[in-house]
Amino acid sequence: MPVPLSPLHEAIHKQTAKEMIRDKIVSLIASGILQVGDELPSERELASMLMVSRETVRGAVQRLAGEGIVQVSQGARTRIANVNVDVGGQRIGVTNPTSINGYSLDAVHAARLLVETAVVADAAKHLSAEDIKRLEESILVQEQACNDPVRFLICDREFHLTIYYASQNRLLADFVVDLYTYMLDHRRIAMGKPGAIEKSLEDHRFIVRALKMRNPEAVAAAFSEHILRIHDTSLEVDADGAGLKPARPALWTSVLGQ
Amino acid sequence: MPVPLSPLHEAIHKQTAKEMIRDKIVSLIASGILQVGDELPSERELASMLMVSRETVRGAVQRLAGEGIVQVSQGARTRIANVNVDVGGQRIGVTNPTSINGYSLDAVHAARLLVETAVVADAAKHLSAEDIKRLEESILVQEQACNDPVRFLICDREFHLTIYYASQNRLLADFVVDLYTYMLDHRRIAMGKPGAIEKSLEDHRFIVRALKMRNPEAVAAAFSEHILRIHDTSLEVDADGAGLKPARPALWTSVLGQ
DNA sequence: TTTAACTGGACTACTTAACAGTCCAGTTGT
DNA sequence: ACAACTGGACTGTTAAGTAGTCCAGTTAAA
Repeated sequence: MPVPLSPLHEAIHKQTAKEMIRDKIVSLIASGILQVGDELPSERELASMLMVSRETVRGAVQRLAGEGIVQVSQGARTRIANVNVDVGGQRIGVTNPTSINGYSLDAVHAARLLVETAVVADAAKHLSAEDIKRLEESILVQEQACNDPVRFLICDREFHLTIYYASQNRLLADFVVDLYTYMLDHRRIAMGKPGAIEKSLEDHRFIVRALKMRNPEAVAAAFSEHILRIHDTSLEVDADGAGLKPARPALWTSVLGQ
Repeated sequence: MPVPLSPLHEAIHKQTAKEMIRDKIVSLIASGILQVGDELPSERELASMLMVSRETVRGAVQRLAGEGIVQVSQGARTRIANVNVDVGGQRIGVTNPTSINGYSLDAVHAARLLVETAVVADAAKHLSAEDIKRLEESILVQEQACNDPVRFLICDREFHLTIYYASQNRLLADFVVDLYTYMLDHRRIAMGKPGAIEKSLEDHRFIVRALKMRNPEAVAAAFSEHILRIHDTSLEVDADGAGLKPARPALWTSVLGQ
């Protein structure tokens, strides 16, 4: 996530086009945009989309297949690889459930709590009528996606991003979007929990209500609650998932003060 | 600064090693880490540092020389290129004084005001005794660098980073470091203003005093003042530098509420 | 002043990634 | 049955990067 100022003494890491394509696809899977069973475009199509030659795409896809990340339709010469999220019990994506890109889950949630509340408070002042309408429609779609975690997550994403980008501060909005995006993989797991979707949906309804009143404080408070709930849920998931982090740690309050 | 989630339909942009090296050096110059007159390491040294072949380094340096960004010691076969910040009147680095990486200066400063105060407040609780000692020593060095803007800026950088990294939240600390780093080029210009260095130094003394008391609120307040002063200074600079942004804009308050 | 250690310039031969094109065998949907 | 796809498997070509060598000039210490 950070964009470190590269000191001169650090090695250049060149990446071949093959590797970049492979990583791109992996990150799309990790973030939940590519779902299990999704079909990738054809080799030729991918090549033209990515502006590389077909051979290069081939190499990347073959490596992905070798890693078991995608599965090429057996025996056949038809459509390319299906995304395969857990081949051989190995999940793709964020491997360590207690850290994201090297940052602790606590740090990420603390950052969200600080920055996201500011961003959405600002967004509350600038949301257009169409934005609000779109959010209300999104709620309806979410209600219908209640029993499909991945479908719900896609709606969730659109819902959140609509709000973030209503803020006038593009820099902070982008930052929050990054934080949200990097959480997607965790969120997908958490969404499997019974009741998780319903609770999120309830939060969303509350948020929309606050947004309609154009009350920045209420919106910030609602988001704060939402984020805290998400944090608690992910702690539960981690707890029975990997046997780690049984309780909310002390660090949690340290960044946000008092 | 943002790390966008790359959708599959976007072109892969491969970069040759030459280009990466060139860009790396340019960004080091733009951020003020490489100063005018600095000598780059020898080609062979650079090659081993960057883990590339000497020919590759040659290509990058030659291109930089062609662009006039570095200057190879004339005629000679001795030490490599000197950094040259304003060849032919063209300054290197941030070309648009009112935006950084596409973000408005206001957005950057608003972000700093929000996040940096939180980070330093946290840092106040975790600063070690050695850290404080180092900060006090830094003040002494800064006093001696008062009439050398670039030297002062190097001290300034170390001073700020020492505080940031004392925070327990690595994610937010990294973010703040990024913001600070991207400001460096602007700061270097602002430091040329008479009195600018003295004012910064005064702020730093005040900050150290607050840190020694381990008073998070006081530290946050001191930084808030510091950042606001920097913002005002950069507005002045822009005003007579490029004839833009004569007054503090309305957006300024919109992100931080009320 | 001599000398040994560096410097950049220039060149070679080699490896590899990526490109562009072709042809083929098998699927798919009409 | 058919046309339009799919991936598989080749080919030859280009460009980037590597590794090595040799040279002429500079530098600083012996």
